[in-house]
Amino acid sequence: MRKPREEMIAETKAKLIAAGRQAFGTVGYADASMDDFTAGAGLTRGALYHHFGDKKGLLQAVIREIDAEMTARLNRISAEAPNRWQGFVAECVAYIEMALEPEIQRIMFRDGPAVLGDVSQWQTTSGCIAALSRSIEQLKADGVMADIDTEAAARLINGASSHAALWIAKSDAPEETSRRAVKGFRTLLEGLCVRG
Amino acid sequence: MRKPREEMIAETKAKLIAAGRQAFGTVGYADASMDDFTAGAGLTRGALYHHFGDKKGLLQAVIREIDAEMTARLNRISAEAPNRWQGFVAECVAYIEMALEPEIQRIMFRDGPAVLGDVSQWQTTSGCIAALSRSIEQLKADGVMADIDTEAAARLINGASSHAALWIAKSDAPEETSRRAVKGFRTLLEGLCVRG
DNA sequence: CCACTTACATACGTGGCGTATGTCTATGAG
DNA sequence: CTCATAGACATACGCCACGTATGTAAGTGG
Repeated sequence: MRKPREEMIAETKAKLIAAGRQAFGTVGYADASMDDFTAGAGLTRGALYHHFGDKKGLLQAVIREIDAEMTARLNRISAEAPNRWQGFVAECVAYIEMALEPEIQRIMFRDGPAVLGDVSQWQTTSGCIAALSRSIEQLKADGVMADIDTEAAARLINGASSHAALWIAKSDAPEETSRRAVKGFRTLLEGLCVRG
Repeated sequence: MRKPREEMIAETKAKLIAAGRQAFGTVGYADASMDDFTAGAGLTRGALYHHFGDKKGLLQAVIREIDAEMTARLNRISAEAPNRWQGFVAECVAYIEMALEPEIQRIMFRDGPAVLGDVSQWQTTSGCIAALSRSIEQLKADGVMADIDTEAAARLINGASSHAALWIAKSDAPEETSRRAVKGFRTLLEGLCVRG
């Protein structure tokens, strides 16, 4: 064992992030007791304060991890589409669908912004917005999308998506609501498409 | 004095709502100490628990009050416009601008959803969504707006607006960002407008 | 006029957070 | 090889806030 030290540390951090992610994603940030979930990881609050400073620090780390995962998924989806426009639409729809997952919903769209302020503002932390922006930029270059401020479009679409997901998630009939939301969303996007 | 009793009660409730609104709107829900802000209203937590059940109950009451005010403002704005379409756009832009006010931002778009879940889901509590829906319904009837699910459209637009406001509020140059956001937003809405 | 309810205040227990402090293990210099 | 130091983590403590249980005074209905 050459460097068991750093490995142990990384492992500890990973365990804390995993434990926090689990707790935040289920009972929510406010009701997640640091004593409880650190104990679940075989540690104590001491480790958490040492590595992340405070409870918010751990939340940041959790969010960074989830954001990276989401970004990777979105990039993959848009890359697999037959053309840019369809890739873009697929990406947006996927974003709605990801926001349906309880963990993402709770951590990224509810507790995250509430506790840390707008998460998408941390420097360029939000990979998702960046991914959307890249797609929009390309579509404009291709002449497929109407002339619109790139970042503004990305954020508006992002906002519409996350709210749609909230609506669906809280709905009595999520299946039905999901269809309505996605259909409406496609209509909205098509309004941005240059017509022939 | 015929009925000083009910008046006193209403007054007490109003004082608590006002105090809570002030505290929630400035330091935020989590950091607002019930002991502190009830004392500021010349009362104690006892009164709060009696009338509102718990801290969340007071937040609900505060939100209901703010929502009613916002709805009234939106209705007024759309009524004053020269035609339905312009009224609708004005309403949406006004929504963004309202979301810029720190109190509304904090209570309606951050703490509210985080603490209570999606506020717009409480039965038909959200007057704002209802107002938007009515406008959209009329525009569709007039043949001015594309065929789109009314509620879906209302919620997508609502989401886009509130995120845009967040973006603006947290921006380094709010003026500039506001212009970009509103311009992009108009473009988005025009995509829903039936072209001649 | 009296029993009862209602509107609040006071008192108390619990639990969570943050910090200060302790301990043990790994590393690096001599 | 060993000893001093730093870093990783645990333990211990105090504070504050919430919720509840209980008390009290004032109003109301019979």
